[in-house]
Amino acid sequence: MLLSPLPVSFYSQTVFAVARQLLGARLVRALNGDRLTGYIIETEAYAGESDLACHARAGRTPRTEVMYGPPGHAYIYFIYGMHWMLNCVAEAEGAPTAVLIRALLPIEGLDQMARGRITKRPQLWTDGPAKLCKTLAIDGRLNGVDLTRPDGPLWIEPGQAIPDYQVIYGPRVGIENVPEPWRSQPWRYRVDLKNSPFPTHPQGTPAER
DNA sequence: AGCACGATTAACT
DNA sequence: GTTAATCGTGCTC
Repeated sequence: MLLSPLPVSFYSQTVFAVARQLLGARLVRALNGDRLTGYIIETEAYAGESDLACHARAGRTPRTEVMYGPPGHAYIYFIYGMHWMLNCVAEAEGAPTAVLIRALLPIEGLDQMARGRITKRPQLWTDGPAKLCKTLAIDGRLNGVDLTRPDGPLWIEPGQAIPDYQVIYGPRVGIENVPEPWRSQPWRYRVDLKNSPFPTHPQGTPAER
């Protein structure tokens, strides 16, 4: 069976629905003729100009331009002087919302992912938003790419359905200086790996974060 | 033009 | 638990 990328209609939902339903989907990075893929296990929703944790709080700028564009494109930004972060633009064109991809379970392309980090467990290569970008060779050159195209460098396919009882909700992380109520909104979504549909991992489950 | 800080990570004590 | 690394962005002067 040939899996098609998730369509624009998927990303056109509310940013919260997109963040929730991306859990269990499969992120695909086409690189050097190989597929580097992983199940998405953690996301966060960033809800536009009124959300003071969202970059779009600054309005339409060169940096946030992609978020104002059509849904289903990648918003990739540089932070802390060294890290790249991957987001999926959601909702209608003109609505600057996006979903941060925070963690993956690696599936395909482990050999290529392993370059320079051979001694660690694969799960630890993609258990943070900056780590997964580095592992899948995702950087600013991919900012704005259409995630609904199967012939591009990056897309997302359907994967494992994650029922509600396997989802952990909580506040977004790394936004301690953002005022309430935004700081505490439960807009982080994570698969509870203790009750997950994924194959048992021989090395055990990663630490909760 | 200058400055404070950030949707993080790894390497410390 | 604490902190350095490192630079683009947006805000103030």
